[in-house]
Order: sequence, then C-alpha cells, then structure tokens
Amino acid sequence: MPDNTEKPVRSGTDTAAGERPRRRQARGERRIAQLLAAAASVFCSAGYTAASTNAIAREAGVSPGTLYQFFPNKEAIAIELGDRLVHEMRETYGEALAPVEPGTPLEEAVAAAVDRFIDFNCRHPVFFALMHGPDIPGRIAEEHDALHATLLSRVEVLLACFMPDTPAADVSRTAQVCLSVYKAALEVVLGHEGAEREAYVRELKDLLVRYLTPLTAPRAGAPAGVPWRNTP
Amino acid sequence: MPDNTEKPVRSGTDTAAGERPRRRQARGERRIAQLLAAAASVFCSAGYTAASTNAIAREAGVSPGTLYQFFPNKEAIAIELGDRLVHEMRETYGEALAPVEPGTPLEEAVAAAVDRFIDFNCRHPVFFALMHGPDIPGRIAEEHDALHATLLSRVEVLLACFMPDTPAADVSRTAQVCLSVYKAALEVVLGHEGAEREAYVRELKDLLVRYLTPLTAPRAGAPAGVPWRNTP
DNA sequence: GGGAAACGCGAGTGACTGCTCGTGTTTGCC
DNA sequence: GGCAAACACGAGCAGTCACTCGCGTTTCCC
Repeated sequence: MPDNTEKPVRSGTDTAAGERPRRRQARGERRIAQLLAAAASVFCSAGYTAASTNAIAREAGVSPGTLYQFFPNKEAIAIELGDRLVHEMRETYGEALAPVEPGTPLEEAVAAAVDRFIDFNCRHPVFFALMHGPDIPGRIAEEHDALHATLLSRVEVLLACFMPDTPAADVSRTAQVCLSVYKAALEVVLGHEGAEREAYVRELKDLLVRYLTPLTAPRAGAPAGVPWRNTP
Repeated sequence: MPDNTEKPVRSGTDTAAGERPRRRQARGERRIAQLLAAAASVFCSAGYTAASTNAIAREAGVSPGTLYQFFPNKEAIAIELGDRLVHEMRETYGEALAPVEPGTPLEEAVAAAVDRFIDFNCRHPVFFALMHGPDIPGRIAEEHDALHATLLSRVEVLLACFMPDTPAADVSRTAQVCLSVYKAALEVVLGHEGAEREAYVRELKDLLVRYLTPLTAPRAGAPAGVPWRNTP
C-alpha cells in the first residue's frame, strides 16, 4: 500500500492559499472535467474500489501520468467528484427541504422533496454509487456522513412543522426512518425506467405520507382519507 | 487474474457424485467450520473484496495452503458461507412468510415476519454484508437474487391474503417495496443496539402496517386506528 | 523570441493479491 | 506395523493495483 502521508499538492479548482497555487491553464481545467466525467462513468459501472485509476485515465483518453498531474491520488478524484455533486445538489435542490409555511399539506411537502431528489439522482447516478457504496474509503464516508447529517437535520426541522408536540428524539428517529426509506426506494427507482419507475416513485410518496400522517394527527380517531391539518 | 477454469474439487459437506468424493476426515470438517467462521468475521469487518484469503487463513490460524485444501478459490468460501446461512434461514424461519389463515390481523403477520428476520440478521451479521454488499462477485449475486426472488414471491402470496382484489402486478410492486423497506430498516437496526434498536424495529412495523393497511381496505372512509378485517 | 511553468506521456516500481507446489505430518483402514 | 490418502505448511509465482519519474511538448507572459 502506498504511503498516505499528506501531500501539499491540491487538486481541483480551488486555488486556496495552501502551498503552491499551481496556476491551472484552460487546458488543465478541461482535462480535469474530462477526468471527472470518466471517473463518474467508471465509478458508476464498477464501484469505487474496483475502478482502477488506469481505467479512468484510459476512459478519459489520457495516460496515467496525466491523471496524477491533477489528482494526488485515487481518493482525491472521488472526493472532488463528490464535492462537485454535493455542491450542485445544495445549490439546485437546497430549498427542497426548507421548512414549509404553516398550512402546507404534508402530501405536498413530501411530493416536492421526493421529486427533486429523485430527479437529481436519476441525472447523476454516480452520486448513489459514491455515497451509498460500501467500499468507499474514509474521506468520502466522512463527506457522506456530513451530507447525511445535514439532510437529517433538514428533515427534522421540516417534520417539526408537522408534528410540533413530539419530543425531539422521536422526530429525529422519524427523520432517520424517512431518509433510510428514501434511500431504499431510490435504489429500486434507479433500477427501473419509464412507467415502472414513476409507479415506484408514486409508491414511495404514498409510503411516506401514510407513515407520517398518523404522527401529525394527535387524535387517533380522526377520519382517514381526508386532508388533515395540524396547525392549531 | 488466475484462470477460472472449472475445478472438479468440491468443497463443503456435500459429497455429491461429482468427480472425486474426497472423503473428509473429522479434522477436515472442523477446519472447514473454523475457516468459515474466520471468513465470516473478516467478510463482516472488511467486505468481500477487501477480505484477503491470507487474512482469512491467518484469522483461522492456518496457512494459506491449508485454506486452499478445502476451498478451490475465494469465491467458493463466500458461496459455501452463503449457502449455509440461507439453508439455516430457510429451515429456521421458512414459515415466517407462510400464508396466514384468513382473519389473522395484518399487524400480527407483519410483526411475526419482521421479528424473525431481524433476529436472524442480528445473529448473523455476515449475512447482510454478503447479500447486500455491492462488491460481491457473480455467483453470490446469483444466490442473492435467487433468495430475493423466493422472498418476493413469498411476500406476494402473503400479501395476496390481505389484498385479494388487487392485480398481481400491483401486489408484486407492493411486495418489492416491502422488501426494500425492510432492507433499509435492517441497516439502521443493525447500526443501533438495545432500546434504540427496538425502537427502530417498532418503527419498521408501524411503517409497514401503515403502508399496507389502506391497500387492504377497499373503502377509503373506514375508521383509522382500529383493528381492521378484510375477509368478507 | 525566449524562458519558465503547465501539460503530457508510458514504462516502471513496490506492495499486495489470489493461488500453487513441493515437502513433511497425521489419520484411518488392513 | 504399514500404506495410502487427507491434512498442513509457507515460500513463492503471476498478476494487478496505485502511483512515480524522467523526458518531451505546449502554453503563457514578458
């Protein structure tokens, strides 16, 4: 195993004041994008550990040496890729889990969140492979954990709008269940296409709504199949 | 990569009339059990691909050569392990998904199935690592697919007891959702212990019951929070 | 134009892998 | 006891992997 001593060389676009600003040329930025796209393809079809850096370089049409001109090691490729994906997700869908104004139906909030995240994952299948792959190394796992924690707290806040009288621990557990269920459904959804895919998305929404509805209605004898309201 | 030509040597306990019956001594059987236990431990903590045969042999306290006296290759170790686990599961919990007699509450059926499978997976954490690991090779994936298909059809039959008027395609999709949700919850459950674990199990049961209840009750206006009955 | 730095190459390096093989020991059966 | 087969060993083989290095090419800036 190669040594894991810290390397001063920073890859990617951030010209942070590390040690060597390493002015990138336009050609270099193009190569980086190329390599990242190739890595996404290879990671997606083979998983992180099974993807060899030589294969990524070959997919990008460059030599292994060129790859290492831009990334200090294999992990850095996945990290940069994950960073960019998380950044795009935060930017494009950040508001999907924002607390809703009082009175918004639960169905609406669930549908909006599910639709946006499903859409993102369908357009970036690497994301699922990178974040939920079991063979990812430490740094990416950290990144995944951080993202998971962020999403979790977002979902908690969102849920708190609908179940204001529930203890925080229970809300947290409910949020965790929602995220896990979403992840499971995502795997199934990504495994189907067209009408079947949409049917599973529909099923996921129903599942979440049915799971959450009783938690938002303090009275057990409330009528079912009717729009609910939880704001006093 | 070493050649994958078929090897006549059969490992494990089955003295099937293949090519060489290879009479095992008691010592050999003990070694096999030892090696399988070591493999379970290593697979569990490192995953299949990251687990090296040398590490398995070391964990078992034998030399690499001894390991290959009983298993033709690394894959065979995982296959034998998976076979034994599946066999034990089928034997011990096979009836967990048997069709219930009419009138059995859905809650009861769900709770029984969930409890048994959760229990099994808690006692054999390797099972989850082997079956749901993303880096498993072809043969084990086949085994997993076969088991998944078996469970799926069992769940379909079970669900058909509760939703007799639903098209088969919808029942199948519902069963698929149930299994995926179970798998997702299993991951969470295995990640916690004690009271928290039980709370998540409780949550999983509630989730499944709430998801399935509306499907079993054709009338949308039926009262909620009350035991239901779907048999005419 | 000229020089420095970024870019690009690809054979090569060392570590590790799954697996083999020659040799020696233990076991079961007569 | 004796013998064949099963068992056990561990150095070593072939292969792959992540990664390096020396050298040639292109680009930018003056």
